[in-house]
Amino acid sequence: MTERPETGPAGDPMVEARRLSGLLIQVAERAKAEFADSVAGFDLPLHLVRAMMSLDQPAPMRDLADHLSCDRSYITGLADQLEERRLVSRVPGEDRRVKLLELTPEGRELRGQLSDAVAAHSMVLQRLTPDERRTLEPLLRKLLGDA
Amino acid sequence: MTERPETGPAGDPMVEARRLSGLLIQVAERAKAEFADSVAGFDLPLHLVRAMMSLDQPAPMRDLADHLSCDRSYITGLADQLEERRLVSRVPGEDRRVKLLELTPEGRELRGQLSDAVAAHSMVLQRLTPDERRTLEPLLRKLLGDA
DNA sequence: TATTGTTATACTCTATAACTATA
DNA sequence: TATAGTTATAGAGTATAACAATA
Repeated sequence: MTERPETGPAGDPMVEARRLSGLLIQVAERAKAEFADSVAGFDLPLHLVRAMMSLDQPAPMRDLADHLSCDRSYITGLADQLEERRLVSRVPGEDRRVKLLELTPEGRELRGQLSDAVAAHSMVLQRLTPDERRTLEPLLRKLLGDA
Repeated sequence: MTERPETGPAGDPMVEARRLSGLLIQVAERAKAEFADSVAGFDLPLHLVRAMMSLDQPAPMRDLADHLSCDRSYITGLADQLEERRLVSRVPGEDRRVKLLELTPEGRELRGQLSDAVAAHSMVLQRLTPDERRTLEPLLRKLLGDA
């Protein structure tokens, strides 16, 4: 067996890769479940919550479809439900085919509450020390591609 | 709303919590999408893949329902489809009400291929250096509650 | 009486296709 | 001709409820 200086105590790189990617999937599942739990107390279905969270800035419905990886037709339904609840409004874009979705003041207020609830329940906050959190953040950013 | 100068890395803890938990959700979504892409080439629907990945050891159908957060009745359907494909078999448990789901040899083979595909496409492998991966692993474990 | 797995059924979420209006 | 949003409809995924066998 040849010496493999890269692998160190963690062993075979393929084994490490399977282990780490498996861990990441588990964390992802946990994060998703935790997110659902965190917002369960609000009277808002999960798919509407996700739409709200995507609306940082007013955005064309098409962009929302891209961001949520769903069809444009589905966004129409989401927008209808959010408008009924007075959480967003459709505003015309410069291109007159386009409608932007914009959070109303109530929408922004609720979005803040949702963010706080998610943050408060997050395993990141509950299980990691401040030092560990500072270590984790740049790694997460790098995973997302922010060089 | 008042002007809020950039708080810097030390920043307000609540702001940090929202930022980090938001990042984690983004990573989770990315991981989920990446997982789907990685196994898209296999002729196996995603829900069957997830079931396969849960079957490390033979397990009661009930346990699988718990692990996948779905109803027992749904597991019956999954098991039927996996059995049709000769990937799992139902084996009787000690408690004669219980049936265990166990991967067949073909199932174990396929499960290995799925793991490898997921690992190979993982952003963990593609975007992080070996050092960063070694830093990340214990953090992920701690997030999952492994002391 | 409570629990496991099954069956039949119903519901929820999301996509597809066709349509209008702009570009 | 191509694109944004809408509408109506269809399909996939999953749950609910009732049931049989076992504990």
